[in-house]
Amino acid sequence: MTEDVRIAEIAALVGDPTRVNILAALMGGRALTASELVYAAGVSPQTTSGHLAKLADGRLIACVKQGRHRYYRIATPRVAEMLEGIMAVAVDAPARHRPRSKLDDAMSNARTCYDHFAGKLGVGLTDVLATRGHIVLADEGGEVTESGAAFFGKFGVDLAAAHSRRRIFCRPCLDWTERRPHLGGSVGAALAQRCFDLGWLERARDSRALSITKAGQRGLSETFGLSL
Amino acid sequence: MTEDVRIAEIAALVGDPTRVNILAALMGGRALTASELVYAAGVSPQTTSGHLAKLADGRLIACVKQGRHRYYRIATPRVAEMLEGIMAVAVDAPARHRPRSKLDDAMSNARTCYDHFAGKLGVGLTDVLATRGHIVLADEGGEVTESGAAFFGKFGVDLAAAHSRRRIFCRPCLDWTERRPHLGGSVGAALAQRCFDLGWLERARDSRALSITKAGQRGLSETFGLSL
DNA sequence: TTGAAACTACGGTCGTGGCCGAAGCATCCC
DNA sequence: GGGATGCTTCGGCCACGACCGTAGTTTCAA
Repeated sequence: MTEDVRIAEIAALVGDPTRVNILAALMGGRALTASELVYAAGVSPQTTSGHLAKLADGRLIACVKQGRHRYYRIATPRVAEMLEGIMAVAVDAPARHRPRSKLDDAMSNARTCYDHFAGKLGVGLTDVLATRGHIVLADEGGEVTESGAAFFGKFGVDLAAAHSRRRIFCRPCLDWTERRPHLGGSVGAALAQRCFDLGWLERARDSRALSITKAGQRGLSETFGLSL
Repeated sequence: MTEDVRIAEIAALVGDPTRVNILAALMGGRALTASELVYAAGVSPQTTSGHLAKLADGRLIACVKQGRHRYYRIATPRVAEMLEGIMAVAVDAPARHRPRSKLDDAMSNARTCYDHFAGKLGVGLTDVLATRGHIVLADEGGEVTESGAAFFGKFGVDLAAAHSRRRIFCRPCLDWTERRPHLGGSVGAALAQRCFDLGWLERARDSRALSITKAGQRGLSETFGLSL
């Protein structure tokens, strides 16, 4: 059963704390240079380089050269989903000895999760959309309703571009700070992109955290009734 | 970031070929004794016992004592989903040196994938249901249509029991032999259960493979137009 | 009570792999 | 060209963990 070996290889790649640091940083959705990842990994440049080579060899991350920089990113959405799946299991495992690390407020407030929003922002948006009947979420999937399609259209999110099919599904993604699902998948990605385009949010320099701009404060309040 | 460590712990548990053998065996959906898992693992009883203890400690598997036997099973559906996610990544990684192991025909023909069908049977059923408009599948999710709900009802699958909500979603699960999605989630599980109840399929003794009974041949042909 | 089966705990061996220091390419800037 | 920056390769050290042999505990049957 040689498939099993391949599965173990993939899992073993994720099974190292240093590499998880790297992958977690890349789950911010941006491509990062090796130097930036050295910081995220918390080990020497040589060691980081070795880890990056392993991850790239296993096709978990991809690399593009640009001048003397090398930008690394999560290879495919499927890899991102796999990581989300592992996180979901890691989160709902009982306390053990997790001293509830007080990760900074910005991070738990708003951050990116590969290509969509997470944290209080992500969960808040999802709640509002569900309450207003724009989306329907269940454990295994979700769907954008007719009113939702209209709303997204008016908001400037082009769902048709993301989906050639008639029905628009969306994937719930378990939030590891809020421990509740938030909107993921292509719909979540499109929504996030639109918010960036509107200038409502800005990425922090060395973190997955997001800062909400003045325009964002106003926009989120007016459009979604959210104040963060 | 102590969450990262927990993620690495989980992944590291899956990152050992022997433990993958064990988990893969348990992905058949049945609870198995330690002895049976010794066979699946391919190592000594002592070593297997150690692995089982680690997996149980990490909450990936659960154990119930019954007489002098200990039955192990996948702990939660979420763990099963995580494993499916890892498999999906392992599968779509390019060839490398995978000598296309000719796993026995029975296995690729019909097998269980945690709680639903996979292999030619799983993919075939899914195709038929989709073609007839009983389900709609997309990359990120799926849904049972009205005609589908009627069909399942007539077939004896009680979808209402599985879902209190109005809409019935279903999860596509990437098949690692067929490399195409098959019907997973609660709908897939309910469908599989009904087929077992009808006596259409029987589990093999020491494998995830399924054998199709005479009644199953007839039933699958009449109801779904499938001949395997 | 004796024996067998199922399973686990302990102790020791050994290989894999993470880590860093030193050194080597590649690219950019002055 | 010279030097700095970005990143990788090489070599050696060390620890973690997978493995098995031996031995122990629990459960069942006779």
